[in-house]
Amino acid sequence: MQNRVLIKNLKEYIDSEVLVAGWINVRRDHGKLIFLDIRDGSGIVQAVVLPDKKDILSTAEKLRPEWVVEIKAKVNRRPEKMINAEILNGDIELEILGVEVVSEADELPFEKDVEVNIDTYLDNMPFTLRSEKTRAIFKVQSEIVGEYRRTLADRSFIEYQSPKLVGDDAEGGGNVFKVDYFNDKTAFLATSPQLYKQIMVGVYEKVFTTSTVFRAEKHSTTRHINEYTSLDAELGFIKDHNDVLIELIKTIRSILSHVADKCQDELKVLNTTLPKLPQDIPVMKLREVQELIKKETGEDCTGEPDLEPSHERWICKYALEKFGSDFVAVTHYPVSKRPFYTYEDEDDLSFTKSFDLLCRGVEITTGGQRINNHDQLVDKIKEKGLDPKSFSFYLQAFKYGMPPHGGWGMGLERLTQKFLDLDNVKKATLFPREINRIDSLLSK
RNA sequence: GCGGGCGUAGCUCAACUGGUUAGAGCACUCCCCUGUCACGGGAGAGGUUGAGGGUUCAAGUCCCUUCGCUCGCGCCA
Repeated sequence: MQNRVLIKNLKEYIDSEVLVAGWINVRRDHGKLIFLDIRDGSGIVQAVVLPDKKDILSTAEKLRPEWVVEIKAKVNRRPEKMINAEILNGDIELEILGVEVVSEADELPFEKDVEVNIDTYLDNMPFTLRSEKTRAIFKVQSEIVGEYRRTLADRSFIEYQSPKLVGDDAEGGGNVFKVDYFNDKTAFLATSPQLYKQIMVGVYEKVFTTSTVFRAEKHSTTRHINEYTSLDAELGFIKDHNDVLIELIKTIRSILSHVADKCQDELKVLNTTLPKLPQDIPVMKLREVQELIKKETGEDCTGEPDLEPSHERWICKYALEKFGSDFVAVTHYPVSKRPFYTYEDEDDLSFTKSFDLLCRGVEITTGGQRINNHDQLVDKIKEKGLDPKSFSFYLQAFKYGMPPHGGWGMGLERLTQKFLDLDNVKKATLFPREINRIDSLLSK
């Protein structure tokens, strides 16, 4: 479009004529005076059709929300009395000199910015994604991913692309989607970039990937989806899992300050504040957390191999009150609860050098040190009841020399959900795949 | 998979212990409106109360079946 001016730049064109294109956000029809809020990818501005423009008025009164229009207009500073300090571009206004309808829109299923139930929201996503709040959420998500890349690249991590089609149900979880492959073979959708990430440590030492992963679990909660984005990283030459945790916190701190800086408008729209990340976050062993829960609440979960969701919520609340931290790391989960590649702590046998990072009541990251010795790894595979032969491709990396290493996997959607304090991870997922939904409803 | 909750207009909800013709706000249609910014005012249209069966003089309301959604749990990020 020739000489189109983006709405966010309109203030540079005061007193001159411009061409603006976008969607009708709202029409306020006063009879001989019509106001139109025009939205484009960059922002919103009020436009007005004055009473003397009879031809334009007859077009403008037909306009409805979400119609796409192209407008010729003069950019005016608003008179003092009509300045609206509450909104973007509240001090300027477009005086419309011509309107062309580019695309009409059907009657809306409901108003764009009203709160609706989550199933209505999800079933109408091409429309609901246009709402102010949803646009804010995914703008923030875009900044999270961007900063994740930037900060790791700045620290000499190399980004790689992990395959999504894999040849074996690698970790033996049974929660994988099967796919027909060539020559009557079965392939699987990757549940994690883990094994490839470790292979890549042998190549570049420090690597990361933002990888789509798939989990065929029939869960139905506010924190699970069947396809999500895993922000993974893996680094070599570490001392233990604490080095991984330090690198992770550094990464999260960098993302938080970036979002705080770049997304002030979005945070305001969402009426939320980012989680608190103090200089030192509480780090506790699983057994210590369980003892604490017993001491403070009387509930005895000290023998359990894992924390239940209610315990995770409890320890997060405790960490916030006691340490002013929305983050808490829980380390040393038992060997039985962790995958075969997890490093066992020599000083605390049957517990692992691994951690979960919890944020605002939910686990957002799992990480730790990995086994780097080939023979030890083969033994662990066997101990888990898996067949080392089906890992022969992966094991090559260890045959040819691997440094001590570790890393993490962090759910992008959960991270977004917790940063913005959203009640459901599906609201932080553009097109959530879950038991009942894969764009069109699976059910009739 | 198990357990709880819900299903009433396009959307969000109301309808006391079963009781006239199932209501409201928004959206929609028409009319009025020169300063609104979720504009305002007036009128109108819109329903097999998810579906099927049962109890009752009478069912949106109670019971059964079924479908759908949602929340919690298991599993996990």
